[in-house]
Amino acid sequence: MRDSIIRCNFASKEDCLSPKPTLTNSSRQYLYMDDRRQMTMKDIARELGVSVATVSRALSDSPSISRERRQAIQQFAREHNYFPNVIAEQLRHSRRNPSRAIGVIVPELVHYYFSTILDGIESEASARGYHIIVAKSNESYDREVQICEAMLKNKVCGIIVSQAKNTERYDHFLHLEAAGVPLVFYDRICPALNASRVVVDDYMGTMNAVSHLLETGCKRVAFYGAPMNMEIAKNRFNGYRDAIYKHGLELDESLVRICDNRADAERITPAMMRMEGRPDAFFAVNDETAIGILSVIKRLGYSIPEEVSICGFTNGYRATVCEPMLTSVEQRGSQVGKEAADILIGLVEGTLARDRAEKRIVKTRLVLRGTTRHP
Amino acid sequence: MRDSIIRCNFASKEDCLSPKPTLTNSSRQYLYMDDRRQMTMKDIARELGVSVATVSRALSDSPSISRERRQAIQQFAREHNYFPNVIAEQLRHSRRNPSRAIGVIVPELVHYYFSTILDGIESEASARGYHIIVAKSNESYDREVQICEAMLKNKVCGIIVSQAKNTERYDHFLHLEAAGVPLVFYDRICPALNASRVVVDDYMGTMNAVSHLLETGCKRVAFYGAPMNMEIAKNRFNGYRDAIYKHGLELDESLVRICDNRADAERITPAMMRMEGRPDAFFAVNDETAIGILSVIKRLGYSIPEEVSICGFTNGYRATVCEPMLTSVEQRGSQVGKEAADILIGLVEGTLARDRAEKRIVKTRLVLRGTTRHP
DNA sequence: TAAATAAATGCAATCGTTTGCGTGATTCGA
DNA sequence: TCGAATCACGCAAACGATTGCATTTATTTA
Repeated sequence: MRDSIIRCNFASKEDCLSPKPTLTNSSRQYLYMDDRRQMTMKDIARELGVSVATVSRALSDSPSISRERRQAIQQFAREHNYFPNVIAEQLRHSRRNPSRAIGVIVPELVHYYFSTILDGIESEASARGYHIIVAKSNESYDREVQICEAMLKNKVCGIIVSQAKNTERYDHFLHLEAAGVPLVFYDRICPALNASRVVVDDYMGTMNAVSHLLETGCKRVAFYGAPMNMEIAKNRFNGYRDAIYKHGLELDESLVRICDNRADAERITPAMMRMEGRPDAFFAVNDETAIGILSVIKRLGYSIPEEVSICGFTNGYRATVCEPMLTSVEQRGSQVGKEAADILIGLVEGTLARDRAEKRIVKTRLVLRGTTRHP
Repeated sequence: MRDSIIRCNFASKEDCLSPKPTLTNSSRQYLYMDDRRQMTMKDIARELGVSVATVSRALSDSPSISRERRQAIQQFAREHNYFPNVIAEQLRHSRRNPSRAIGVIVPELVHYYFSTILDGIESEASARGYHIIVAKSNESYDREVQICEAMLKNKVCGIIVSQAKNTERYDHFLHLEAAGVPLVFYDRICPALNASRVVVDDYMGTMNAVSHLLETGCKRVAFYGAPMNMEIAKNRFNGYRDAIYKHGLELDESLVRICDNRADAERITPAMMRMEGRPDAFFAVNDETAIGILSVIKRLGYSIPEEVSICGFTNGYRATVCEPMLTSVEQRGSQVGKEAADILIGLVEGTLARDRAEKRIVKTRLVLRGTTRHP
């Protein structure tokens, strides 16, 4: 890290010569005290010759304080830019009131789908007066456990989490619930726990997408899916299967492959296209894989979408970059995030019962672009 | 929001039939109390017939507590899964010790570069025992001010921020510094404030990239830049200009355009290519713009990189999706994030002087791919 | 054996708020 | 003019931890 950066501490000369930013009147008032310490109720009380209790009540508009005093105190507070110490408030209320910090655990941060979910969570949370503490598990079980502990210590009011891939023990989650911290899962849910969750409608999303392919004239739709131990993989496959059946066709296993990344797609697609009865359409479990297919198909000289249609799943940045742009199933991560935050806040504020798992399914949306034919 | 989701609260039947997750021995211990309240020192003290002070000292391994008592107390605490209440700890120490929460303000969340920066900040922060509170300003000044206030209230120990585009007043930042909350800027720095900051080396990044184009045989390199009121725009242009000069060429203004998005790129590039003395290379201020150029060039039938080279800036997802893949200047957002966190923590912990702005420049890296020729 | 020293623990104040209860002053009705 | 009701406020105890100082007890020293 050290040698990859350039340090430049412009010392005195430039710094002193360049005009220092000046405080405007409205900001000068912030510098009232010994430069560090915040003003407290005690300060106000001392200054105004009343008790701290009176200050507290006056600031909370209690009717048991006389109008004049109340106004005097409020004005003094305003003028001296007093604001309450949340830490102390929280301590006082810890028995009754939860904090307003929501813990968010995300497997990765540099990831389109998770970014959109995080965005949704942040929007909903901040709109309702909460803030979010974000930690990434790096897909590590150990880190996930650590994070849960740290968040418990830091007194989050609840946690929104997508499990790490290799998480198979759930004590840390049970621990949290036992401590009264509600949990909401998104994306990768914990199958062993009957916890609240929000997921996208993988089944219908795939079903609709494949139906669209079939209804625009494709006869042999290939399916590139993820390994079947993941819930989403099963749901997407079922959607594919049922779309086939719904259109009166037979499931042809030679068209189904386990393949969820670009490299594999580029490797296996040429063989698929050499097959007798080659596919005339591909449905891929994510955009990355779809892009892999796309690049092979183009290289092989087929025209898209006339000879071969392709549909992805995610609708991330990638989908709009390739040529032609990719038709894809939009996962609406922002909506997923909003729903998750909505559930969590409901749980925290008591409008949702904690002993009942709230499960929501966000509908997907098929975004049609250049890799599929239009009806 | 309501009608875009499906709610399914599987009521009694399924839930009751499906096996409830059972608590293992190691987790049952968490359920020791009235199901909500955390164990406190007072509880331990009562249970063991000692004073709270003794418990506190025993748990902090004070030598003034006898060995047996210390061990007994520590064991009891361990067995009953006691852990300290950070809120109370913080309140007690508020005069001396800062919290371990770092506020991070980001203009957008669904954004490749910011994601990588956030990732870097998270990594560095968590490695050093801090957690991050994330808020997005949505490029709004008002929201930015709100967030600053909220973070001050929530007692973050410092803030890492990239300004909103339309932020032109800085009182909220001065306010923070006056309250003793150190600030570190990244990406979009505040020019009026002599604050700590970390930025990427736009100048050298561009200079190197353009030099590479020139050294692989290009003679007429076009430059698509952002409007010159932004600092980074200027730096990148200067890098371009100096690369040209360094190679003994003249700056040709007909090759320089203000253009920083795909739509504009697709609109103006055809005209560029019809010019007498058309460009044989393009340098674009970001990948998106470069992709726009790429798609036009391909449509016009030029071969890439033989007839036209293209280089972008960002090296995001996009760069690896297009055909051929895009040569681009990697901004190393993760490194930027790490440096920012490193500075902030230094400021908080006192290893860096607060009255001296720490400025770091992260070097870029040119990632060569298919849109440029190789030496 | 008494006094000095050392070791182990408790008391109580503190951090900044909130809040139940008590109390002195004012007002009211009779 | 007196008792009751009302009002406006203060006292003090929480919340859960830390810590200087006092206190108790055990041990050593003269």
